[in-house]
Amino acid sequence: MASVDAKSHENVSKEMDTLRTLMKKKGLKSTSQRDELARWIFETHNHFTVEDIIADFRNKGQRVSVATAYRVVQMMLDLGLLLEHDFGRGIKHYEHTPGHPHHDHIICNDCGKIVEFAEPELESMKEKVAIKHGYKMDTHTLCIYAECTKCTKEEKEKNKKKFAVL
Amino acid sequence: MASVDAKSHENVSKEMDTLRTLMKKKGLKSTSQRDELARWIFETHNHFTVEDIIADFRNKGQRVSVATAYRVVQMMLDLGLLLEHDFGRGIKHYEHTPGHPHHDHIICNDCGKIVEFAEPELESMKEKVAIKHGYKMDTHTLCIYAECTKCTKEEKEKNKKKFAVL
DNA sequence: GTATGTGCAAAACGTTTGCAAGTTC
DNA sequence: GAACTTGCAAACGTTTTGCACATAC
Repeated sequence: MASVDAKSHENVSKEMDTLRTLMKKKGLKSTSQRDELARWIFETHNHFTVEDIIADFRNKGQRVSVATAYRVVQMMLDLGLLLEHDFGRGIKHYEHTPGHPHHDHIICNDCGKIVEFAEPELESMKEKVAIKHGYKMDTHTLCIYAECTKCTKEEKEKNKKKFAVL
Repeated sequence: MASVDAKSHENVSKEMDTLRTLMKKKGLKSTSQRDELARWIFETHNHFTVEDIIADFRNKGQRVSVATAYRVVQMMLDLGLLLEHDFGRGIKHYEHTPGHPHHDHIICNDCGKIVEFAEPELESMKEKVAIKHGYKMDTHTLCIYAECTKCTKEEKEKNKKKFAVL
């Protein structure tokens, strides 16, 4: 579910610095667990769940505490380095923000695959709509549920119930 | 959280008929529990949670089984009479579809209030974007998280953690 | 040395399910 | 009376929390 992009390793240390600066500013302590988890998150350029983190660490033979993983994710959320998505299946998905400008998502109703897209025209229209209704837009999330062309019949059948979500 | 709009009682029986027709078509049996729950849902013109249903019935001194409430909601979802939303707090929100054309939502980051709006221009742009990316749009949900002007400072503080959601 | 973070296991949360009893068609 | 629905309580999967111990500053 989550993978590491080798080309971007150079950026990770920059992002780690940002994190440490923010943490210091808030009086949060730097620990090896936080470092390792944050590095994993910055190295991961797809959406991931907390379970993905745990699984990946376990696969590599490293131990992680579930509680700590959740706590680090919450901390980074608070520091604005992470975005939280609820794609409608009761599981929270995350993605790190540094180096990832705003985008929206198309989710396949059958296989659950998530595709990102950025559409500047849509963005400005959203802004306009918020203002029109008397709000100052903070964040926003547009999820388009659709059918992806690569879904097999079996996948469609299997997931029919599970994904009956708007 | 949910209220009954007296003016629309006339429509409720029409919608109950639709439901019964659909149920018959699928071989689903009509029971008093299903009737009462469905009527509540059709009478409720805001977003509601299953907990809202239970609470409202209990307040009126009527008993509902949690399991049955969940099952009726699932049934109506399957019949296409209900829409499910995940506004990002791990609780599912529903709204009935008859008489409610597609719309999007602005959610206050502080008090959690949900406002609906319909924007035809946005709709058609979403459709275009999906096609452009090779998808046939099924459903879609745009949530704009913003700050509502009526939020008090205390509410903001109280909910700061809880609603740190994209 | 004090404040903060960790890890475990237990609790909490909303939701689903197995099963025996009851109801509908 | 066969098939379906109900209600309970137990199970579920994800997330949070209380607490004793360990660590950072």
